[in-house]
This record gives sequence, structure tokens and C-alpha cells, in this order.
Amino acid sequence: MSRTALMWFRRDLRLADNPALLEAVRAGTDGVVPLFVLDDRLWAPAGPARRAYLISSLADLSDRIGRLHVRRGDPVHEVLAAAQRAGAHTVHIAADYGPYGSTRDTAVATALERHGIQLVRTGSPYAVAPGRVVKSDGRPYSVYSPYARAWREHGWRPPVAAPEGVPWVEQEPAILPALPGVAPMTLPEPGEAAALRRWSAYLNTGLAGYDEARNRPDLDATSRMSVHLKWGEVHPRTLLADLARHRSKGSEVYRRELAWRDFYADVLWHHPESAREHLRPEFSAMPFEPPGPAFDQWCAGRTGFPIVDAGMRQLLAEGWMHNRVRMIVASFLVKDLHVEWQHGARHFMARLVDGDQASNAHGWQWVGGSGTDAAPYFRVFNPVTQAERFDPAGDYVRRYVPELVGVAGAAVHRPWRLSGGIPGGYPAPIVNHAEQRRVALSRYEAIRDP
DNA sequence: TTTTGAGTTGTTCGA
DNA sequence: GTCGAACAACTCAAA
Repeated sequence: MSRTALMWFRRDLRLADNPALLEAVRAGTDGVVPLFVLDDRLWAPAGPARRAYLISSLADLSDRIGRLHVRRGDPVHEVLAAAQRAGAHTVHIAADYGPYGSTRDTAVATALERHGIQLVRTGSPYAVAPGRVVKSDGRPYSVYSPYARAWREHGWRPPVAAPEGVPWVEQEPAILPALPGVAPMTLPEPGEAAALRRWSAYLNTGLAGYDEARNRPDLDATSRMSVHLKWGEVHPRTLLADLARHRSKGSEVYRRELAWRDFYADVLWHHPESAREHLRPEFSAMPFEPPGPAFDQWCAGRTGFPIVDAGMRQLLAEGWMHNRVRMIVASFLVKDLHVEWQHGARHFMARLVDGDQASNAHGWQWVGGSGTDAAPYFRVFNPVTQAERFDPAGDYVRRYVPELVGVAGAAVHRPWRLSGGIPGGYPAPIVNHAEQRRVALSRYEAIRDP
């Protein structure tokens, strides 16, 4: 009887701290077939940055294990076909809790079962899997703080080591398919080893000051773990275990950010429709503007508000944006341009190298006010105040907005005030913020008490 | 069972 | 310039 197992990698492109892989090794005494399926449904909306990063991370994983089988198509067909070719009796995965992923996995499990093959789910991409932390009445939390407290009390397992001497099965030449739509751009170094190197360096140099410096886009003060967490090149358990050994205010705050990640995955698990719809139904009555020329200017980084434009251009250039700036540009789209959050969220997902459906949709809804535990409606980010507070010398803006490199210091945040006028080629502000703030507040007022 | 108070990444206004 | 209050409404947990 065959003892071959199939390890279906998805968002867990690592060998260390990978319980599903340990299960596969335990079950596959005769061999473990490593498989990745480029899922057509996920490939198309991933956008050039995320596609390019994924391909290079897969190449890295393939190098490390000898040969990763990469297929493209419908997972229901590809996983079954690969399992049958290998004679595998079990297929091993880390559970996916997203609206599409969980449905897809159920379909794959059903197809496998018809052929006597079992889909074994072990672990998840989260420290605490969605649905595991609930209130005393059994219902899910809808507010972050109590969730985070319960999340901490619930706790998580310690990391597990990478398996040694895995009998990887080389089934066929695994050449990454030539793929259209992969943009040549400068992306973070991919792979598990690079992720752990970066993390280790951050632990020693950046973490202690994280609580303050994390809000400063002009500094390179964040860990940049988001892309590695997105693809599971590192598991949050690994980070949490290291955080516990590096006690500081920065460490505490960093752990809270990991709790936000689990919280949003939990919210999406309980409310799958919130990936696309307002979580608070009253927002369906909110008047929004259809995306028009102003939306295009926002996408292109030509709103005339330097901090907004710098952020949007960083996104286009690097597939990444500093989190503080994500909030500023999101607030600008929803509350200054009155465009529904879904349009901005879609643009983000098409560009971000670390784009995660749960964090993205609920980050946007937090800003827009329609989410679980969202910012109160009257919290409208002022793009100039935010810029002066968090990019005090204007370095971040000048890095991404070449039209303004000649403007020294914080004056760069108000180019319309420069004595020589707005530098050539840079747009005038497309809206009056104070005015649009009042418009936003009155629109929120309207849906509050109909 | 009911009450109370804390929470939540901001801005503006007026003293 | 600095500081506290006001800007709502609601969840959650402790009292």
C-alpha cells in the first residue's frame, strides 16, 4: 500500500513552523509530493506585483526542496490529478478561512473523497484561527480591544521546527510556467530565508522603537513582514515567540498589530460578504460619488495633496505603501472624494504585493466607518496635518514626488502656499479639504438618523 | 438584570 | 503654542 502524501502549498511557502507539512511527512513515509496550483481565480485579480512576487517565492521554495510541482488551472482538477498521479492517499493543507478559499477547499475535499483521498487540514495562517475566540455567549467579537484581550488569553502553540530528510518526490520537471502579466519591478527579496533574515535584523534594530517610529513613513522603521506573512514565508507564531523574548513597548505594540491581522480574518470568516459589502448595512443608504476623473487622479497620485500623491506613487512603484499613508489615502478617497471604499480596496488589491483580502477590506472599512469597530464617522484625516505630524521634514514626499524635490522641509506639504507658486508639473489640490470634510460629515449625518 | 465605564490609528475649536 | 472638550454610538466586561 502506498504511503505517499501530497503537500499542497498555498499561503504557507515555508518549511519551518509548518504543522501541515509535518503532517504530510508523517503520512507520506514513501514520499511527499510538493504541489502549488496557480489558481486562475486568484491569479487574475492578484495584479503584477503580487504575481511577480509569488513566482519568485515559488522559485525559492522549489530550490530549497529540490523540485516544487507548479500547475496552473482549477485546483479541483489539478489537485486531484496530481494526487492520483502520485498515488497519494492524503492531501495536506493549512486551512484557508477566506470566502473563496474555504469554498474551494470544500470542493477539492469532495472531489478527492470520491477517489478515496482525504484532504487533511492542519493549522492556518493565523496565530489563533478564525472562529476560535468567541465571547462568553458564543458569538463573535465585533470590537477589536475585547477580541485582542481574549486572543492573548487564548494563546497559541509554540513554533515547530522544519522537518528533516523529507522524502520529496520528483514527479516531473517542474518548470515555472511562462506567465503573462508579471511586471518587472523591484520587489522585496522573496522566500523563507529572506523573511527570517529580515525579521532577525528587525528584532535587534527596529522593534524597540516600533511603537513610535512605525507611524513615520519617512523612516524605514517597519518590519516589512506583511508580504512574508501574506505568503506564509513566516508564520505569526514564529514572530510571537520572538516577541516574547524581546520585551519592550515596541514589542507590545507589534503584537497588537498581529492581533489586528487575526481579528480581521476572524471578522471576515464570520461575515464573508464583508469582503465586498459594507459590514454596517446602514451604509448602503450613504450617497457616494461614482469613480470618475478624481478617482483616476487619486490612482495616479495626482491629487495635489503631496502626502496622498506620494503614497499612491509608492504603491505604483513598489507594490507597497506605508500603513500610516494607507490610512491617509483611504480617508482621502472616501471622505474627500466621497468614493465608496470598494473602489479603493480593489485598486489596492490590484497593486499591493502584500494584498490580503481580510486586512485590506476591513482596513478600508475601518477608515470609511462602515466596518466592525470602525473609526467614528467624525474622524476625518486631514492630509496636511497628518503629513506634518508623520513626515515632519517632508522626506517621504520628496522621495516619491519628483516635482517637489526642490522644496525644502515641511513646506513641501503645502505647495499651494509657496511664494513662487506650485512647482511646474505638480497639480493644484483637486478639492478643498475643509469643504469636503463638511460634506462628508453631513452625508454621514444623513444616514445616522433617517 | 442593570449600570457603568473604557475603548478607538483624529480634528477642530476655544480658552 | 498647548491643552481639554466636543464630536456619537455601541460593544463588552466588570461591578
